[in-house]
Amino acid sequence: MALVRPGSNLGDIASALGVSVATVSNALSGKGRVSAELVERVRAKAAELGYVPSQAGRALRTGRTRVLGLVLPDISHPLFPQIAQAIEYAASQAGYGLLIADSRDDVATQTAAIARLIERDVDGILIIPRRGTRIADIGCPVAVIDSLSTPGNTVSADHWQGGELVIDHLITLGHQNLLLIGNNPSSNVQTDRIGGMKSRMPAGAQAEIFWIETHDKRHGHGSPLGLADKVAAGVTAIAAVSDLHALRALTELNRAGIRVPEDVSVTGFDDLIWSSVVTPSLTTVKMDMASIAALAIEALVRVIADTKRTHNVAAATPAKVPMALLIRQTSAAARPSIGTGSATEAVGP
Amino acid sequence: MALVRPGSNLGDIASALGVSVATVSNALSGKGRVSAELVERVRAKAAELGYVPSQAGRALRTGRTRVLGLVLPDISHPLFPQIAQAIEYAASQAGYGLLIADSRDDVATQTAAIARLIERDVDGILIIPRRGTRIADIGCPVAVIDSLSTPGNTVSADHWQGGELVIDHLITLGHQNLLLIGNNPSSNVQTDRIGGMKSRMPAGAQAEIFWIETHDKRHGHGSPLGLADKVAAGVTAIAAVSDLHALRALTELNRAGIRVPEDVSVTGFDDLIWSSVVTPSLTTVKMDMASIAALAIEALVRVIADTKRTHNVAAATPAKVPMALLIRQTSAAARPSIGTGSATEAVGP
DNA sequence: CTGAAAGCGCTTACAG
DNA sequence: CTGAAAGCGCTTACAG
Repeated sequence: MALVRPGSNLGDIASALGVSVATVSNALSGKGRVSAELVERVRAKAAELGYVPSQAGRALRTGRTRVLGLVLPDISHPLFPQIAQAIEYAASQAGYGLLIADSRDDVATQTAAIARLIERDVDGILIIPRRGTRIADIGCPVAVIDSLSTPGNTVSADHWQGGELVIDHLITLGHQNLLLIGNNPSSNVQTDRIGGMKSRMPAGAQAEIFWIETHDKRHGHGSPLGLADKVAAGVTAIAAVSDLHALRALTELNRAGIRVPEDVSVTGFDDLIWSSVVTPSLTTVKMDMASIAALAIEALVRVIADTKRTHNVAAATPAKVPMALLIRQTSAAARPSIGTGSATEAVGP
Repeated sequence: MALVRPGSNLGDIASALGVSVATVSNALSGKGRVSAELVERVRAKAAELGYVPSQAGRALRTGRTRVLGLVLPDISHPLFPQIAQAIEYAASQAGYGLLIADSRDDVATQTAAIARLIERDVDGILIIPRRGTRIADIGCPVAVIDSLSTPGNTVSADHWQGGELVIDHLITLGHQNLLLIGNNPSSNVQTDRIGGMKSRMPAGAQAEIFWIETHDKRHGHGSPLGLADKVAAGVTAIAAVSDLHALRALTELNRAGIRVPEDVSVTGFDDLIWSSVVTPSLTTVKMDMASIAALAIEALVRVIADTKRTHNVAAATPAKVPMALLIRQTSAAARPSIGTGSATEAVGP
């Protein structure tokens, strides 16, 4: 005994109309082999019966499931919502469902996740790779979204250019002594952002790089970053590679009685959800996830169309999508006297 | 011409071994109709050939796809990562894939999302409903994760009890004049949390409720909440229904020169990612998403097992999972003199 | 313990 | 323009 799907199938329509299932199929798929009049009758009957095509039947026959897999390094990353939402939308626009898999920041889990998706016969896989992973030839169309520095990358935000935007903004405001905050130097995204920042530092200006993960390992997770000392030593602007770190800096400075942006400017990256609601609201750089997702899906769909599912495919040529600077309240003109950690003029928002 | 799957199928194994596909199928599924010796040979050959069962073939035959759908009201909500990660994990543990669909906080989109999932033959759907939506009988097993007040709910955190936890904590610390911050009174989750809070207010103590959405509509998105005035008027503790609002309060207070927790205590809800890294770190209440996800999947799988996919199913009896209080740095003993907005003693962390 | 056969729902050459 | 037939990969009663 086989289980029965609810609703009707092609056979129901065919017998109700006294025609063959082949004709019903052709009529519904609009491939034009059926008279206009019959097409109409078939359509009407299908609607009447509430016919819903079986993806399983179609998949078995065509070898295509119209489902894509999305492998994420860490679903709990704060940027994930934006990414997942954009990709889900782009996929559904292209007529694909989206199966998600979390690689939990672990290489073995990532490999297993990919294998599970392939078992489920996805037509292609979108991967945001775990740091330092190179996606091998997995026998299935793939698009990689990461950074331009990632080998095999398909699409990404132009993180480097985003970094340039930040520094240009800060330099224009007169800042000459900067602190650049990253989390982990093995992240291509972060090193691209910092690379772009450094590339725009004019001669004479200085920028120190501060890696949070190293600091936390040494002093404990969430321990003070010692930002007050940096400010006392002359730093007038802090540029973080993520709003998460910018927020940490912002609240630490607040707590130490250092005013933002009067005493120090702070900038972030990614426009995470709270960035606009914090006081003062955070100047940040945003990626255009909608475009990135659309390009990734488009590339993937093109590769799928070219494949007969029997051979592997090299990634398309990488595309990069520009980032945009959102100037809000945490960045302002540098305080005039460098080295004075106690400027008092109020340039409030 | 039908497209060919990569890899091998049951037939390949069968002919390599000179047995029938039926036997191979039985051997691999371990239903015990095959001799131990043959089972071993089949297993070995399957491994050698890198055999991966076709879900499409199996689905067509069994009527089960082993895929579940997840419908979210708004993927970009900051709590979503926790939810999605927990559900993805629970689903994959139970042997199910997870198809996601974003309802973009819109009833029509939610309906369309559900329809798309059903077209893709999901075995069941998990829904976190949009506010105010009642999930109708959709002809497919469903589990609803929302609040206990939501009709048809399957599992949820015990938001009411979470609210009780917060107030018990604050009252113990000597607070008598509270401000309760919510966003939107039409959210069952939020009204449950606030209901729990109010239920534990002792006689004599007072709590004012402040709805952010109403305020923002009147004064503009992200505009100051006027918290300094509240504090001056005697409020010593602010309990928000979300870390997002707690963070907004925290930074606004900081900015106004009011110290947390020395002058005012602040608490949130949900332990969003930044909560522990902000200075001072946020006292909050966390749900046990892993348990909620496991219960939801378990209930759904049970319903699926009972169904022949031909009739609909009422939701199982609702379960509630207790929340846990995380006491961090933003809550402390109430300042002694009520009405004095300028307490100066340092009870710092 | 093992195999032959039917059938899940669909699409596509091919024949009429 | 329309239909009969084959086949995608699998599982399951049934027969031997």
